[in-house]
Amino acid sequence: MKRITIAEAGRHVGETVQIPGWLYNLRRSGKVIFPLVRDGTGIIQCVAVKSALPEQTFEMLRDLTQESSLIVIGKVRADARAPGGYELDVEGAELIQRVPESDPYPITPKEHGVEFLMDHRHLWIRSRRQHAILRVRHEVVRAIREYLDNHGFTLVDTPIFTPAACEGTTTLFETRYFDEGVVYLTQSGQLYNEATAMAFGKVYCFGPTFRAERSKTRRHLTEFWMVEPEMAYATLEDVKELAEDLIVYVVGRVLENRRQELATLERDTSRLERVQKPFARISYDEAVKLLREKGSPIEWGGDFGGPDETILGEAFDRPVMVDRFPASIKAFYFEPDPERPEVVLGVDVIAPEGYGEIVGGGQRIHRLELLLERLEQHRLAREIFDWYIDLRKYGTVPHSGFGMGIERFVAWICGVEHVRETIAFPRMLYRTRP
RNA sequence: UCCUCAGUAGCUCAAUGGUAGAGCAUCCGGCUGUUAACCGGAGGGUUGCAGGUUCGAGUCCUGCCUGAGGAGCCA
Repeated sequence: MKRITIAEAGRHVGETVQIPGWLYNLRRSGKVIFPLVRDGTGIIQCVAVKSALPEQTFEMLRDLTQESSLIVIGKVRADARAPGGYELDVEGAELIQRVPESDPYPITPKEHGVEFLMDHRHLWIRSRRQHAILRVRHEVVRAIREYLDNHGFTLVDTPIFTPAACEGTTTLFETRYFDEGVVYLTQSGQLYNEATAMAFGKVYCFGPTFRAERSKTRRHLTEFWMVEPEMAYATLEDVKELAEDLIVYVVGRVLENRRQELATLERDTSRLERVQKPFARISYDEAVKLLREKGSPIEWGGDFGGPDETILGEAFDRPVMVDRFPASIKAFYFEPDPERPEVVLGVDVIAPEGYGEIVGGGQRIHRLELLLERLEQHRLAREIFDWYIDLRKYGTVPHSGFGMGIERFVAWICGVEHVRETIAFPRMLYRTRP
């Protein structure tokens, strides 16, 4: 007898098969019971009729508790009444483990609060909605890698332990490192990307990053994943095109391959269909003007706050790219605009519908003298950056790149309120468990 | 660090300063097409903690703890 997954059920109509899984829910109606079995690939409604089964099997199924593990055996049948399109007429079942009723599965098919669900995150990820979000995340990650791999980028991952900050030290997690004293958990692979880009041309790193910010909002985690492409011989304009092309591609792949999950999430996909080239492109100056017209108190020279990003995002029907920020609000490594030295060649991509900044990047300083000047201005110790300075001594070229935050991106695609739902085990200001 | 809101049954929530209650979950019973099934019944409480006001506090006051949303900072 063939063992199949629920996703494959459609190819086995009329066959008797085994499906190993867990009891998602159970409805009873006297002599007919309807166990809903999930297996990670989907959920299938089974139909167990008393007269067609040994008494022991029927009673075992009838009294089965939520999330008990079992292997159901039965014949696959197409049925218009079934949510997935297929049902399984039960012919037998093997119980693997019965969840005791004295300690029932805590997550019921009813409503629960945030704290309770987060405490049970290890179980919550079995639920339909959470499951759908994490499948979309997987698709997003796969599409990003597919895109970059197909466009000549080499994956060169960068270290997690780092001796120094990319941007200020206040937001770094410290950790003890043998006899070296304190090292930090990376907040970006960018500086290393600049080295690997000079070795490989076009590179990216993809991994977790850490920010010790005491932020407690729906857009923040202390540990989040970022993909960071970096290109040698590339300018701000090249980076804007790459970001635009990548985002359009990834959104397209999710729409293509994860329709069902987006439906489960009740995502308005028409908003995603509109994510096509070209994105709106405005300068920081124009953004400030627009924000002030819409009532923001922002002054030229200030950074966007959360509400500002929301206003900007909602002003356009697709992501908007904002470039040329005041040098004073950006990190030390941004290349100044040759025509306006007070602004730098940086760009942020802001997602629509209030999801905020999903991409940040730009052109890096490539001239040695300017880099040394900037390090000094930012009071960054030259010794720590010796290897980074070397990159400007040995064949320096204009180069550019960006970072894209995976959780914010996935939150936007899924239309979920909080980034904590877009990673299996979120790390936040006041939560490191489970 | 600051601001706002909230903590009552395993969960989600009710309860004018006057006998702590419902739905779900659990248990018992009923139902041959249920769709967060439904119907009948049962058990289940240190009302976050410590004080205070009051004849009487889940409710009002003070402090603390925990959680949520936000600000700053950021992807």
